[in-house]
Amino acid sequence: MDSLDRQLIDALRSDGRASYAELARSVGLSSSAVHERVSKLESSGVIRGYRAIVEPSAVGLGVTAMVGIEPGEYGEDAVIAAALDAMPEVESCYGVAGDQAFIVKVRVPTVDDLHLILGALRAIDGVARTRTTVVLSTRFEGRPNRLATEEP
Amino acid sequence: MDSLDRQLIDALRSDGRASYAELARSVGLSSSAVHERVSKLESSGVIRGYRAIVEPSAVGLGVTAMVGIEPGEYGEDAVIAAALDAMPEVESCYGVAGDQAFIVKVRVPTVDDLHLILGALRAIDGVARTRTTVVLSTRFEGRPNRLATEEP
DNA sequence: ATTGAAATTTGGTCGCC
DNA sequence: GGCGACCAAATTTCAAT
Repeated sequence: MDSLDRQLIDALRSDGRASYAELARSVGLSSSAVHERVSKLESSGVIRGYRAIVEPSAVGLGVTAMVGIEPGEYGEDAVIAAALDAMPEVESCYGVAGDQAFIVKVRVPTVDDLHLILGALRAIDGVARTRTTVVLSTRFEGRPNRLATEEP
Repeated sequence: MDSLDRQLIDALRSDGRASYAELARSVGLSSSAVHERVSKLESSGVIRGYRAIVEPSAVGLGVTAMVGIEPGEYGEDAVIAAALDAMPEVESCYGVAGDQAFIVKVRVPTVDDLHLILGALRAIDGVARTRTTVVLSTRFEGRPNRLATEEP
């Protein structure tokens, strides 16, 4: 994992569909060398995949909320995590320190759906309380941190 | 925006580097038809881009935290947001309802760096308090919700 | 590891349905 | 809108270094 790898990772984080030829031009290697390096980054698990970034409101997911999940005295985290995993409205799930076991991000079409989902979250076996924060605006999300230096 | 568009979006959310030929096979259209549809989804802003998903710990970002940003009585959200935007450690930033103006996700190499970043966040003009939740495990993150039905 | 060249597949455009 | 065909460009493999 050298500077070239970091440059390739940066480039693919900002444009996941960049061609090997483009990448090759930007780092100054041949396209086959780039291909080999990217393949290694993929198979070693550094690059876990590629995703299209979709505007949530354009696909009918206009309501976002952060929900803290507080387990009861005998709630088992693994059981709760499995239930969260089974809910497609839960887009992200983090196990956290503190009296909440998880923080999840949910996306739903409407506030009515949010209401329903919060009920479903509270109904998970082992969950004592939920603490919901409604997202009013997503300023930015999962943006590519620059890992390596770049010339303009 | 019909069922075919939703299928294409789903496919590109789970594999952002899928070729038009692959997409064409999976939805049962010609590759040129797929090309046209995807181009329209891109130019209309439904698909906002493509990103490589990188394992954070593999690029030296092993510590993640969620931080609530509580502004003071005269803190202006726009000013705070601009300061958050300028910090590369802040990967996501949500404006939220409640007494916290923002919830941000930060990623840093070490807990020492987290300590520094929390100081920097508190030092932002207009910020009164921060409330930090350390992420112990990322169960899943930004996973592709199935928007359309799929056959196995 | 990187190269350069070869074989295959894809991207992107066009006229036609 | 979608299709089939086209050609330029890209992916992918591989022997050589």
